[in-house]
Amino acid sequence: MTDRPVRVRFAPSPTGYLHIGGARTALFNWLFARGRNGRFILRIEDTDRKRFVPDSLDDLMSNLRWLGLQWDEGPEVGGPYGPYFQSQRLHLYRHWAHWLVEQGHAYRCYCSEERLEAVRQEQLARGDPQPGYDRFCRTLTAQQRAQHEAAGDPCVVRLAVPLEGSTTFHDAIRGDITFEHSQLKDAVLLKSDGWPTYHLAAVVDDHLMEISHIMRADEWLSSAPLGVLLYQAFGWEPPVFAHLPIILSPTGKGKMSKRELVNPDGTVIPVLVRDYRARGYLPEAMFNFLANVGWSLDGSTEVFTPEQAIAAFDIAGINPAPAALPFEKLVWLNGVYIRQLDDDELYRRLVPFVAQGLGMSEAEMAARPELRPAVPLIKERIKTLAEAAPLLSFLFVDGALDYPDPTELIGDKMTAAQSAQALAAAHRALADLPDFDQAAVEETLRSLAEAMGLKSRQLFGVVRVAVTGAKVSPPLFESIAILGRERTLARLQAAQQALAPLAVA
RNA sequence: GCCCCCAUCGUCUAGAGGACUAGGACACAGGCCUUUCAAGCCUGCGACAGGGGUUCGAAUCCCCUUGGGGGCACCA
Repeated sequence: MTDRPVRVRFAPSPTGYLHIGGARTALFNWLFARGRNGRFILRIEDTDRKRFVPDSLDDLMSNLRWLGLQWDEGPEVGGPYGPYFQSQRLHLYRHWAHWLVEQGHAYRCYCSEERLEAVRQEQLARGDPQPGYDRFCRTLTAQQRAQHEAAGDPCVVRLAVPLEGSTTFHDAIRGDITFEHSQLKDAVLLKSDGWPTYHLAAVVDDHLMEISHIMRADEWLSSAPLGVLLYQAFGWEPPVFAHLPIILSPTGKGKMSKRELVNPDGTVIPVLVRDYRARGYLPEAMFNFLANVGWSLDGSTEVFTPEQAIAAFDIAGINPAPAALPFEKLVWLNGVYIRQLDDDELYRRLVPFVAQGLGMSEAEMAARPELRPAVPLIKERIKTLAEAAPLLSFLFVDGALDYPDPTELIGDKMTAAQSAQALAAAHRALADLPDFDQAAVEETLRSLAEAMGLKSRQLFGVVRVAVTGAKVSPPLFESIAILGRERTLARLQAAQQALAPLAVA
């Protein structure tokens, strides 16, 4: 069974946007396929018509591609095993469900929702340790069945789980796992509307699509024996199973929710890939990060390329223990990847984020001269693309600035009057500089500090707040050079005026 | 409640009986560099859940306990 060509699938249902856990599952499947000369298949399990979310399919595909996880077969690319939407394969499930009934491996169940509910309530009240369908219809007589059929009663098809014995299957990550049949339920295979449930659809498709390895989330482990029983009933060779550890909430306590998580300190940890994307995480960082949850390249290399991951990936190397999402590590990694980008590339990626952050259109931003030269200034100061806008907003304000808190303009161990004098002196010194570039500005301000008997940090601090409006900013001289003489002088002057009332007192 | 899975620093992990005074990374703390903040470099803090076995020897194997997680739908 292991010498089959490698064909793996990611099979999401279009009931929600791509979750970070789903992305990790897709990533592992992709890595395995790429490393084994295999095929990575995207199959859409759209058999739940009630929970269908219309734009989720686009989100799934868009974000999978964003992460670089292009599929070899599936929606929009086709393939020899299609269709890849379960909603277009209904006839197959019906055929095989009926086949199972004929073979005696499944049976028709005419129980109403009401009876099922009543049974459930009764079991609950009794404290039944194993609540579930009581197999009422499994023992219907031929006559009773005929009556139901004649009456046109709606029915579902249920798997007739063997009453005794047990099923053991091998999990490539966890080893042999055994379930007693007495613990299993006669699961519904075909719903009364004629649509299949996951159990049937997945097995039929995995077999027909010649899937060699099933790598899916841990939550499927409990129902895996049902799948194995189905393979046996069909007489089909089951694929290799590998149940991936689930991802826990970043606190390490409890599972990862389906909605974003807000920490006590106010930090928001997204769970949807689209949110990470929107918040300025790089796909290459995301890829690297996800590959490191539940698996590691070699135990010590934290930053690696997809090629390295492909070469080293191995199912047996997956850690079976559930893992908390190490969100802080992603933030760090994203910074690493941002610093690795060359300036032109970072600029390209920054444009939409800075534009959005400052309320401009991308076209407007692209037309501004300030952003490109500022890129090397902020490169090692941002951890996400979204952090650039607040850092650079001072470059996109015309003319002077407002100083809501003028005391910020007072330098370290200086009075307001001294600070105002320093600003005036800086203004004079910079006003008639022949070349207003970084080197000239720095040279000028350094000598000015010396001439005024100020420590460079004192003078630069005052000028920094005056020019950028903040105590923390990108490097001063480069920032001033990008700002230009006119705006710099205007701000130096405005800052003096803001300081004036304080200087008097 | 029942079934199944899991268990190394706060977190992500390396470790598949001796190479472990348990390695790497993030975070945190301190230092260096320095025009702020970063980045970078150095140092530090910090774990084999507990108890029984097996063995000359256990983080590694077995059992129990505890803890965490998943499942028990005409959802996937």
